[in-house]
Amino acid sequence: MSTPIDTRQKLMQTATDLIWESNYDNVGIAEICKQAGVTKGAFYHHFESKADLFVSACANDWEHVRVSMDEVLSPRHTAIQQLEKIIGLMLQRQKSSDGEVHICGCPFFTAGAQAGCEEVEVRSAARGMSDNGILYHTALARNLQAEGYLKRVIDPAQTGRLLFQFVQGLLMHGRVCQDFGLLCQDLREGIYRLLDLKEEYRVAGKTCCGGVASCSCSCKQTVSSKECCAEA
Amino acid sequence: MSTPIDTRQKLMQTATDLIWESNYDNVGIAEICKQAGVTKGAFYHHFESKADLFVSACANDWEHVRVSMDEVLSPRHTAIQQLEKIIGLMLQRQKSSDGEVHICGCPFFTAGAQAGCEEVEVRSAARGMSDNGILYHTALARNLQAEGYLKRVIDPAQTGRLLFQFVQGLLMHGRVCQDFGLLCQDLREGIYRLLDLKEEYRVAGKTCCGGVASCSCSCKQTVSSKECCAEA
DNA sequence: TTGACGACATACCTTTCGGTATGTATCATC
DNA sequence: GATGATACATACCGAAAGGTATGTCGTCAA
Repeated sequence: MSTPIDTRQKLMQTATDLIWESNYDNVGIAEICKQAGVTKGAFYHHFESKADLFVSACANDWEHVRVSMDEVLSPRHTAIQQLEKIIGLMLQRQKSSDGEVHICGCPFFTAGAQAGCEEVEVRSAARGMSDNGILYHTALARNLQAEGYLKRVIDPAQTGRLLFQFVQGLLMHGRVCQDFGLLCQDLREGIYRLLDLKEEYRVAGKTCCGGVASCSCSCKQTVSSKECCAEA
Repeated sequence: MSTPIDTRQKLMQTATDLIWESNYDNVGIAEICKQAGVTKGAFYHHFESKADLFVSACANDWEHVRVSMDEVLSPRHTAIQQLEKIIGLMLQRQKSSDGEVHICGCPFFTAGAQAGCEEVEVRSAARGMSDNGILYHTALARNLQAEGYLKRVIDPAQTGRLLFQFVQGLLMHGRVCQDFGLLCQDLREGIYRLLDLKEEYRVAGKTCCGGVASCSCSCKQTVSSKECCAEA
């Protein structure tokens, strides 16, 4: 038997999954309920509207991401390790639950950018998500600079924005193209250039896929998984 | 009295405007017709479906953009002039018809990235638009490289993708934030870094807004309009 | 003069949407 | 055992969606 909190969680997770695959406007409450195995009554018991579900799902999803990000940005790791781990996280996120690669981008940021002006809550939730992302990218840039990995002095806040914006654009383009190999290449190269990372810290074999198991790009042939994930 | 071609054009333009402000799913045929001042009968006389209108509007819009882009990338201009002119075009596009700054990104690319998988035509149209964009960015990168404006050797095709992806992400983020000053700054800085443009060719005063008249950023105080638009 | 045709206009269709009203089963508390 | 709250389930609603069926009106060749 499932508890109320299970039902709520299930609805948020299902909404995230479905919106991830499609988009906010295109995913109906009826379908979310069906996929989650609950009824509309249950839905409106836990959420007061579709927008409310979205906002809650945002917060819920960010909580998961935040935990990973905090782990990755831990002072236990060098800044360059942090960078490689974040790249790994980004790529890993583009897998569906069955492990298959399916590039969908960030469902919340995408929804915010797409939502009509009238949907204030949705847009502000997406804005919050993007602020979160920028915050962590800024920290990464600052760390890289402090530890001397960058060629020249940068503004961490601006660089954080640039990284975030690039990654979002990359993921959206990846969503349209569904070419994971290209995504891997471009993600690394773009980030390296935006950071102006010193040559010697670039991961050899630019086709590295960040250690995603089901990746079909050429990285497994050219880079060892050790190098690939920069665990060393 | 309006001709059939006027009606068709009016519908495409209205659809572009409305989708630009909102999104594909959120804009209904009824509203498009209402805004365009035609009836549903007229609509379905000219287009066989909503998706068909979208595809047509894409092609129509790209025709306009293409003309500007061809002019900008003309061999009459040096590569660095081409770069500055393209930046100007990008920023200018984020104005509504009344001249007010309103950051909406690219309506077609956005729609493609957001559309549910079932909308094949819409997605492929958006993919076509992104291919168009990448093609022109690639040409720009190649020109800049050939004329010696870049610090190091790059792959023009990849750089074209990186530029396009960054710009799209930037515009989406701009859409969420609606901060035109920040958009101007980040656009220039991101492009410069992705290209690895030689220092001396960067436009002084990084807050330049690309010559957009109603821009409220600080560029008018720090950069003359001559420098700003790099007409010289 | 007529009849075909292009270019619409009007009315209407079905489906689906987000949301609500109300009923019910379970459980802790008094 | 009565009561009230929680956690749903079922049935339904009005609005709006995309799309269609059919009527009208002007034009123009035959």
